[in-house]
Amino acid sequence: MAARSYGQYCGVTSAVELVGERWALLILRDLLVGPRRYTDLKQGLPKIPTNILSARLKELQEGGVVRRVPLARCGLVYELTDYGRAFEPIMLALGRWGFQAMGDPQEGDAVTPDSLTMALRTSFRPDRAIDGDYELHVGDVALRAQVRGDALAVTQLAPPAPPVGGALPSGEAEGVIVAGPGIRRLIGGEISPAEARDQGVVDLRRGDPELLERFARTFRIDRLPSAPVDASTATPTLS
Amino acid sequence: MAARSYGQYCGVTSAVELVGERWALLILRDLLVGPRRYTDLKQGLPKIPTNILSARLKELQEGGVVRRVPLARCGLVYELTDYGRAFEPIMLALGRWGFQAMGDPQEGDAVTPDSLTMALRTSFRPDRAIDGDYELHVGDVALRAQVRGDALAVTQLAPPAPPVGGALPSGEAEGVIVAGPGIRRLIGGEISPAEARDQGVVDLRRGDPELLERFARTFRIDRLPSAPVDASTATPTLS
DNA sequence: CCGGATCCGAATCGATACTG
DNA sequence: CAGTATCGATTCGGATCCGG
Repeated sequence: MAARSYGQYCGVTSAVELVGERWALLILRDLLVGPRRYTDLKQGLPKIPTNILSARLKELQEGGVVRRVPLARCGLVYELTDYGRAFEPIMLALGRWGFQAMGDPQEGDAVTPDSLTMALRTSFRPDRAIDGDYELHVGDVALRAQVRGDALAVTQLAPPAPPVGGALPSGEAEGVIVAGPGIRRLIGGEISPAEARDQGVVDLRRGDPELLERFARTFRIDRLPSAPVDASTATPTLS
Repeated sequence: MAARSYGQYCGVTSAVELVGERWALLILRDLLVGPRRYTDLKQGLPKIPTNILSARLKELQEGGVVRRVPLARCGLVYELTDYGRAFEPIMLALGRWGFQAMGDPQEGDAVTPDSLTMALRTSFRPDRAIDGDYELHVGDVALRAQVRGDALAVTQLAPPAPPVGGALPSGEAEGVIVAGPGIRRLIGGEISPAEARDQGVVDLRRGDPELLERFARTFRIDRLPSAPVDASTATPTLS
């Protein structure tokens, strides 16, 4: 039951047939954070119908992107194959590209632990990273981001259980950054760390004020030469 | 009339809402080759319903990805905005990733000038490119690929008119390579240039035999450590 | 609770016909 | 050339249900 074919013999087409169906890329996004159970995925994608989740997981398995792994004691998880993991750089680039088009959140938009984890990864700049150990809260999602050299490790805290097989970082982070969705403007470089604090976009709940500067330098998505028009304010596309 | 929302505030989600609908990425692929008229796109995507093409073009414009440009004398073309053009590296990576999963062509699969152009771009290796001037025929598509240093220029020959504004390369290519879909195995490194010739996968219609070696070195997509299983031969996904 | 399967109305897609 | 219009075929979304 292969996906509806586009009728072309081409690499892009193959890729789109593998992961281009509705919801598939978001499932992939979450699986790039780590193996997940069916229920985890459902929670991380609150609006996905369960039959679609089933169908996509089946298709992704048939495509060799995802593997179904029974767990030792109970249950099972879905995890990426090597081929699926090879999609990571594309996903990160996609996240950066899409970041440029993010407006303000719509009513009811969720920020999930996995989406925020990937957002940190997409905005992470190995080339200009400064070592640091941050605790970041957005909504009720809490993350620990540890930067050492050009490496980033993100751990999910509290509400959802820590990732399978992942060890909780010992000790405390250097500081706690509590933010709303406006943190997008900090990461996007629209406002400086100082402005972000003044405008209440972020709140440094604990730690040295300089920590925020480090954060803003380490996690940053530069605007394109010509940024897209925000769809909500775009001039109506008329013939 | 925004695309159906996934209900998440995240860069990947934004990207998918912009270009994740059916056919959108293939339209983008063709527009990355150059500005195209409605009819060009329809020809390059033989199986797209015209109402879908209209709808996607409208949505891509509203998303700031595509622009509609009236032509001087007659007609109009669609072209990418700067933001749309920023998608190019993602498209190339997607093509490389999907290339790994390409099996043999299904009956009725087409190879279009634009898809082959992008295939050449995805497989082009600036780091190991050797200068050359190739004429490549696959099916009834004819391309001229000129490699100078780490730059690649592809021109479409004959059947479809040359790209708008593009000048035809003067003089002749160093040789003519006539291939079938099996050229995938050459680019994928599954077979050597010599094997490709012996097996009739490619036919060097004119030029130095060494030209094929250069071609194979310059256009190459390495297999992943663990390549995906071909979907058609995969073990049925059983619980 | 976990991991789905089933059912059904709503929305989208695909194919073809038609038009300024 | 550049699209609309129409309409049946699919898919999606939302809810419910079910076996372990």
